[in-house]
Amino acid sequence: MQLQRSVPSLPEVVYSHLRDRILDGTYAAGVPLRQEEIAKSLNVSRVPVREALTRLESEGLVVLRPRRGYAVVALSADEIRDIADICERLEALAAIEATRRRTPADVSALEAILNEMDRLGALGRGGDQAALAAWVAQHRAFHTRLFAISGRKSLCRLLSQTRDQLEPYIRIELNLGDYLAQAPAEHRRILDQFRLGSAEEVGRLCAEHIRKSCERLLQLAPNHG
Amino acid sequence: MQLQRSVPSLPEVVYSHLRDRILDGTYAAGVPLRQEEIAKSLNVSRVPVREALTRLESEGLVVLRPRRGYAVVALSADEIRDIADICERLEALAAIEATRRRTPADVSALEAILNEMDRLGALGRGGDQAALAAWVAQHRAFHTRLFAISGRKSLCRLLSQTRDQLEPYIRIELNLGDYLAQAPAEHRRILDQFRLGSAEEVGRLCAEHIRKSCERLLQLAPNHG
DNA sequence: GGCCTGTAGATTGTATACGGTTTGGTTCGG
DNA sequence: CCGAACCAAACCGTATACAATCTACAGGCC
Repeated sequence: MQLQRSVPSLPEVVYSHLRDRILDGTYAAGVPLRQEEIAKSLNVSRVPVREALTRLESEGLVVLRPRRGYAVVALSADEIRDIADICERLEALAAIEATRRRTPADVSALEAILNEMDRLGALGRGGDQAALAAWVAQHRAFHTRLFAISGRKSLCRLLSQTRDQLEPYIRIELNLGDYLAQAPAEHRRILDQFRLGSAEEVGRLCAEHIRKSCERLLQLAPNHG
Repeated sequence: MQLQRSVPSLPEVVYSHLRDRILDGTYAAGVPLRQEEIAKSLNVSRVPVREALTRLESEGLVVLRPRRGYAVVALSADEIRDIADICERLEALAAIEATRRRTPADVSALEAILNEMDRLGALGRGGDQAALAAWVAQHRAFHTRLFAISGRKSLCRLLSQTRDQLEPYIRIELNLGDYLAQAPAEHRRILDQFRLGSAEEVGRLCAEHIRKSCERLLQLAPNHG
């Protein structure tokens, strides 16, 4: 009907769109996702929408109540702790592997991302919302890039899914708290040890990075569920 | 058209059917899964079949090549190692948590499962295929029950998915190797420490259980991918 | 006045239909 | 005899249509 390029398939387009909207908080926790409404807004039928929602459900970003439709998942504090703990272990594992396999190019790439984040962070503190969005994208890129170096596909995939579940809540912390003030130092410490090749220490710092973030979040908004 | 009970929805039925067939080896690695064929065999249309396949794909049990359809995933030796390693960490985590929260009823339930497995294992060694299938079911039940005690929903869900990815290969080990001779002693050791409440030790034994199984498998069939 | 019931609207679940791409075989040319 | 191009069948991706269920509101009964 409209897109002739099947390169990004329709379900893929819808999936990415919905995922991004959930991760950036446009679709907040608990919001119902009506199939026809989404279909119309993207000029597709409900079929690819349903496929996208099915994927999102099995990745834990939405929930389905039979005959009542999909809604954005709302995690309780306990569930956030649960997922953050998993994320800690998996990211530590990936970070250790990544440090052992790193190349000088990897170090440079990560450093470039951190520098860009510093620049965007300064703008973001000045109230530039676009810069804040870009900062978040770079933040994701830093962690994604780091554990991608491990070369472990299944681990990366699982880790991405797990991080995605926490992303909307990190966004809350970014808006309400001082994540922008705390995170850069933690990232720099990670990169320093990564450059030195202290695999175990990188793993420990990554886990700590997530744990601290989770604790700060739950202190800011203890009763989200 | 046929089922009036919507309690298990059609996609759910198809999903369970396909998952079971993949886990028990009926649909071997690499086998193409044709939508219409599956739909006809279950007396449903292709729509719920597609939804089931979408779920299976995001759980890593099947792969989709665009315009060429779905096929059962075929893991390389490296991927099996990767996933088994993840499984080790997650199961150790769940096992530790479970041991701390255990009740006497949990101990009894797990022991009953092991006793049943011993009985079925003896029959299975005699060539009873049905008993072997039942043994596998009890094996899954033992591990599922164990980490369910942890009470961590997200962890259990992730762990189930991860174990499922390995299940077809464990089945191979069961058929070709001496899993039936090795596993019971490992399970008993786990249960003994679980009863005593040695959380860390239970975690260590669970990880070791998976690692050994993975090593035996890769020695039996080093080039599966 | 509050609660239950019945009906209308909306939304999901499923089936069917159609268009496009891939695949395998056959035929033509070298 | 072998290889490449073409044609037909099969299959996937998407849209549309229909059936079943749920929600909400209105009306009547206790």
